[in-house]
Amino acid sequence: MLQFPELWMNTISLGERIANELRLKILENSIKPGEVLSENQIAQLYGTSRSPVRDAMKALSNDGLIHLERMGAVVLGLSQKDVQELYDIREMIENFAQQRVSRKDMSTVLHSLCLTIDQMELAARYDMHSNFAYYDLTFHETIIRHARHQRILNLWNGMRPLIMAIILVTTEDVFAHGTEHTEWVIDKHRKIVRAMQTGTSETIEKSVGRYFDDSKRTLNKSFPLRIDEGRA
Amino acid sequence: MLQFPELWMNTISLGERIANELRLKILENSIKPGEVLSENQIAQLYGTSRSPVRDAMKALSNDGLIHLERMGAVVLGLSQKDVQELYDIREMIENFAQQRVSRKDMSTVLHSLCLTIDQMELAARYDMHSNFAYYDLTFHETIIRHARHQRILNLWNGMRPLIMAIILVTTEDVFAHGTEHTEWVIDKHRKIVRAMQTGTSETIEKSVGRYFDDSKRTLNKSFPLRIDEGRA
DNA sequence: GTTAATTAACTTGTCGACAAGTGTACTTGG
DNA sequence: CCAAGTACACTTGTCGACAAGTTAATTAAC
Repeated sequence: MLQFPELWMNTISLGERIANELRLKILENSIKPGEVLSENQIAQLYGTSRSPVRDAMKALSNDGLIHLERMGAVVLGLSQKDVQELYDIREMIENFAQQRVSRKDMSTVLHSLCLTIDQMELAARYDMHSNFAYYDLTFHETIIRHARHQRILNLWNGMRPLIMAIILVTTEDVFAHGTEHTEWVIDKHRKIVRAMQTGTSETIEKSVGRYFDDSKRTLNKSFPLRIDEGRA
Repeated sequence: MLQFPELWMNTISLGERIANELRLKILENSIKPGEVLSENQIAQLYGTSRSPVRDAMKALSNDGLIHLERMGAVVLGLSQKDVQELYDIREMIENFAQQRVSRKDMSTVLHSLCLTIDQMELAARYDMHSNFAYYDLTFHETIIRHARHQRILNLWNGMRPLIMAIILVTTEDVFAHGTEHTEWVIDKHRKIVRAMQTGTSETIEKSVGRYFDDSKRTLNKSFPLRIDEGRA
């Protein structure tokens, strides 16, 4: 069972910790769609009171992983379709961000991005999975930060924990497929940098589109088939 | 002082009610940027315990109206720039949604939209401000719902309360400018319908762009100047 | 007068408890 | 055997309390 890296737990809040744990469990199918979670149950499981659990449930509901009902929260899980949709949003956001960044001075951004990619290389060579995942996330977050658009950043922050968990899970599969796959992931990021450097609006849009199309394909392999039950 | 329509309060949760009230107060500048709110203070003000206030604070933080700090939540308010950014996102979302809707059978959607516009007409004629605002919101929500994209709908739901409050506030100004202004707003919606009917991808994109550009301009008039202090 | 230490009044995060409401299972009547 | 009513276990929303931590002010020392 995949554990959440203690290093990423900058958040001291118990609620966030519980949310992170539950997220992983749901993504790993350790908690299965259709199950019903109650606040008492989870609180007892983690040996806490209901207050932090309540926060965690809200977070998971915001992620779309569970649905809060009048009695109990039913687990929805993350179907392939859900991941596709989530990455539709990522594409939308990042396209927006890159367009905006490309209209400014990009020297510092590109510098940061290259550094981050090198960090990925390093993490890949030394088999540091969670570091690899972390710098992958950092890469995209850097772009979004530099767009200087508070509301876009807000959107990103809202889905950040979920994406974090997804990347964490899928990175395992990436490493399982050997060096050529990590190299392929790294190269995808280099391509983005290149597109930003030389890029007009259209080339950036295409570059982002390609990146996330590839990601979606990989994700479909990583995530086991799951029946997508119709949601309310 | 503008009150929140009791009719819209489908939500029975005390936390949501408090959030709605506070949102309006912040938007009306009755609670000013820079002020520091404490949970105890608000709880006492509304005669409740801290639990629902806590929820409300989280909601307001998600809206970007306040910033939760270690001690107290500092009020950020909504500057013109913030509104511009928020409507950037609306444009992004609705463009995405309309593109998707236009690739399907639109007959039922267009039917709903026309009905909603007629409701706006009616509300305008009878000076029912909050109804006018409500149907304005409904119009856009209808489009987004019919895009059948769970994650986009999620995004919309996340910003819905804030947009609701903004529309509520600005609608007052729309009515203050007389019939020609309400007619103008209604006509904007008709134009969207027309673009969707006849529209290719490009015409829809332009239509949406025009709509929100107009909205942004109007909003700038409605919202009084406010210093945009740099945010962390 | 200035600086450092201590106190005092706040703040949030977490906890356990209670009431109101919901669904289930069981009982009771046919 | 089946249906309607009832009781029970379990749920969430809300409450008040406490501890740990932070800020500001007051005091004390120099």
